[in-house]
Amino acid sequence: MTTFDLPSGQRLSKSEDTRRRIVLGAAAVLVEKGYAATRLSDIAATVGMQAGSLYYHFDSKDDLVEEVLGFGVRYVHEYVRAAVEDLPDGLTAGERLYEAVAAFLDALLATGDLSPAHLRTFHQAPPDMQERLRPGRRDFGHYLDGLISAAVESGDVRSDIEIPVLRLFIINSLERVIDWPESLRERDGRSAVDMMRTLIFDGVRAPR
Amino acid sequence: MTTFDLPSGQRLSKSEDTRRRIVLGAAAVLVEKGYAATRLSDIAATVGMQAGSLYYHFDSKDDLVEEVLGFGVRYVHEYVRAAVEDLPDGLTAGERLYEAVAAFLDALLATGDLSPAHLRTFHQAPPDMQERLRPGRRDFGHYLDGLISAAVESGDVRSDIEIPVLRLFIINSLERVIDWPESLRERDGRSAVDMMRTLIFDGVRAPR
DNA sequence: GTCTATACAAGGATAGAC
DNA sequence: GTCTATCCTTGTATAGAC
Repeated sequence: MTTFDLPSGQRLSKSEDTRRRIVLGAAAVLVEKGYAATRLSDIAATVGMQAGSLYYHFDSKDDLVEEVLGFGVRYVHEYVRAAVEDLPDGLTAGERLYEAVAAFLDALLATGDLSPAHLRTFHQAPPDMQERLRPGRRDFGHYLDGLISAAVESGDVRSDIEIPVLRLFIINSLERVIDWPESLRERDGRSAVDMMRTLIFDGVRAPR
Repeated sequence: MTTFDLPSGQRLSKSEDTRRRIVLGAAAVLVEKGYAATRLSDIAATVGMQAGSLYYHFDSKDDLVEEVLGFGVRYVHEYVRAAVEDLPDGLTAGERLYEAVAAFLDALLATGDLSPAHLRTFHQAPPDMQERLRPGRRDFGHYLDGLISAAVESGDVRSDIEIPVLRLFIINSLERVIDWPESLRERDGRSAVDMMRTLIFDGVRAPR
């Protein structure tokens, strides 16, 4: 069972707790089977319920799935924003981006199945659901764009490639880490965060 | 309609041609809907047929999907291998890897919907199908590992990160390019291949 | 080779008991 | 709040005509 603190961290009522357990169980099933193949009976089984009982908590399968998909992005976004805001003053824009990259990957890995569920399922979800989820994704992209362009202007990040390309490169390469085999997450005492920051900022070329 | 030369390039019989058109149509539907939500009637519609008629060409939905998923990987693998073999003698291992990266992305983009279909659908496919497809994926990974480790030994690629991590970083970041908006594929006269090679080899940090 | 018609199974959704 | 029972739709797969 995957758990992690809520951004706000308040205590949950019994009903909210059940709802939360359903969401986390649904995330696990979505990761494994994908959107359409995920049956309500599968989700119910992970929380020890019958399929029909889910309708007390959610109006429909889509209602539940949308909650799963929205949850992960919100959490990651909040986490990164908070981490960057907590940074001491006096850092360069490049250093701030460097820390944001670490926070982003930390947050992705901390969501358990939520981020993987989002990343694997988004494109399979009904178009109208995708539309409703888009703003949350877009907001985070814009936020990152701000950090990147500050780092370009300060001369820390290369200016010969446009911001949106830099952003996609950073986000995409970090998001794929969730599918790394467990054995690669920690090598020679170096964490995935450590290795990915090296690769994203300095590339695979041998330093001279 | 997406077309591209077969690795072998021979002419197709009428029946083989129909079969091919079904495969390409299926790829397009898979990209849009995902594995389980892809209906045989959708696929049939893209080729102007009725769902039942597909069974003349394929034994089952899975039989068809497996052909789609296997096709893309084989094509990409062959393409990269051929491109690297055609390289002139006397290149360094680093230069060979540099060319392989370009060939890989070229091939990915040349497959039309086949590679996207593979990448989006693989994890949703039934476990036994995944098992049968794994060797093809693994082979390509091993092949790339060879190019990478040669470049590490020649001192062109960094040695402080292990080969599998370097390989995943390279493959994953290139594979995500298929989802870039069309507008980013060509910026300031720089191609996606050009930009991605810069980012993979030298990172986002401003050169000094 | 492709069509139409149909059997058959699966799963989302609802109703009412407890 | 959760269960059981059931309705209803959808989609795979098959059979046989053309």
